[in-house]
Amino acid sequence: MRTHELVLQWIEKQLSDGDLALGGRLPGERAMAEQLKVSRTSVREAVRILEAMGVVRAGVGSGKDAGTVVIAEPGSALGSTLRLHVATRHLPVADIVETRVLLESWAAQRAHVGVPELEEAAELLDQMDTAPDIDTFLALDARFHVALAQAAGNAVVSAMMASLRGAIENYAGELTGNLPDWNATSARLRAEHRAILTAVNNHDGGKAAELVAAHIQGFYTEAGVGANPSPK
Amino acid sequence: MRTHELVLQWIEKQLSDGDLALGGRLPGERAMAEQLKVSRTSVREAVRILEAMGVVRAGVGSGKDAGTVVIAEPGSALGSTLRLHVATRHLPVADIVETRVLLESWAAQRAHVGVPELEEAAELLDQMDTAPDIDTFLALDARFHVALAQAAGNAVVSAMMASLRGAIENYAGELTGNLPDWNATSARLRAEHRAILTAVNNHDGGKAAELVAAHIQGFYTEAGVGANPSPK
DNA sequence: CTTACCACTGTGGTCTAACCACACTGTAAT
DNA sequence: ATTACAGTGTGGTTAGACCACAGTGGTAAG
Repeated sequence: MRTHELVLQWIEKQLSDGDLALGGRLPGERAMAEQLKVSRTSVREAVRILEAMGVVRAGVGSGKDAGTVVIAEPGSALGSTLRLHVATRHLPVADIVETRVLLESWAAQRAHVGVPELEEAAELLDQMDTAPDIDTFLALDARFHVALAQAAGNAVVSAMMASLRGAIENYAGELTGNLPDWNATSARLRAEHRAILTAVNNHDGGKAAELVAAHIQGFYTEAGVGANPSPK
Repeated sequence: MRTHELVLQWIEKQLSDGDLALGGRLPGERAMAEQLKVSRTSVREAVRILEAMGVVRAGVGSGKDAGTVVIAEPGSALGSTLRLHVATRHLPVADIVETRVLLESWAAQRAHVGVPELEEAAELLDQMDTAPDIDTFLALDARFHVALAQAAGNAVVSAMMASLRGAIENYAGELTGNLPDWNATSARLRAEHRAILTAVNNHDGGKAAELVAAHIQGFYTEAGVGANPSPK
């Protein structure tokens, strides 16, 4: 077993034993190296991996942002991993989109009416009506979809859904510029969003799921992803 | 931007530009360091991350297993990430199981009849009938479920499904020892497997999906996961 | 000529020791 | 009381060395 894997194992044990919890701080790299009888290099390799997994965040200096602290951001980590695999041509963009439709449809169907996430989603829709540019609109759109997925109460589905979107963010971002009429597209998307949210709040999960599926598939089809999955 | 991220960016560009493909070799660590004007340490940190993502595999010595080569194993990489997040208590085991049911049901419903994966699945079932011990049985079981998921033809769903199973492998493995009557459970699981495969081959996707959902949920319920998601 | 041995080479794996930038903390000078 | 600044501990980066490993190829023994 390689040395950095030993460090990883030790840290994972700290986590599963509860000795290290969310928000907790790892010992300093030098201290950990001495304690585990390994070099700081190996400790750092392990920390890098945990950082890439979204389990930990490293900060220099001193104070609240300093040190290596335990976080929980599986979404961005999974997204980076998927993006790299898309780059190797092993994961087709079409499969990403299809999976996203699957997860978000499920989430829309099972969304719990009345949870705070749905209120946040409604506010986001209002903000999208007055978004000054495309980038702002897309950022709000992302948060809306995440909020909707979170309303189903399954952290794994939420994380995966967010990672799928993140993995192909570049593609979607580039292709929006090629749309014939952004204003028309924007208006349609906003209307679809409201219809989805209404269906959810009316406890019509089936309809909400159908609308979400059509919404996502429609956007990517119009943007050309799936039909033309050629890389940049 | 940190130095190792620069290296990551460079490698990702090589991948998306097609200059580096699956099975290809990265330059040696020393060569890359010199080329990018960074230290070998930073190159190694980047390689570690890619390795954790299942994008490359590093091997010492010389010959075919040596050097850092591009692979495509998102399943095990995502599985490790999820396992760590389960350890931080951020991802409940119940959510993992629920997501696995969702993905595998979908895959069973959309499985393409006649693909090689289904033939492999059938062979695996025969081997499971004569499995000498529980570990062998579970290994074959894992391969059966993966083969079934692959029959749907969506690489993302296959990878995620495999990773979900891998993330909670330890839990399932420990709990099988606590089952009241393994022989009875094994017989039931094998019968359910054959029923699922039959439904798929009969083009009855709906029934296959139902059977898969009941199969997975039943196993974890019997093993106590979900009802008692306490860590080891 | 065949065979066995062994130095050579290039790979990743590990370690040490040093220096840097950073951000806060305490103290001393004003 | 305010300001300035040295001190301290954090992660970030680098250079250089040595190790184990696995093929390669030359060389000596048979």
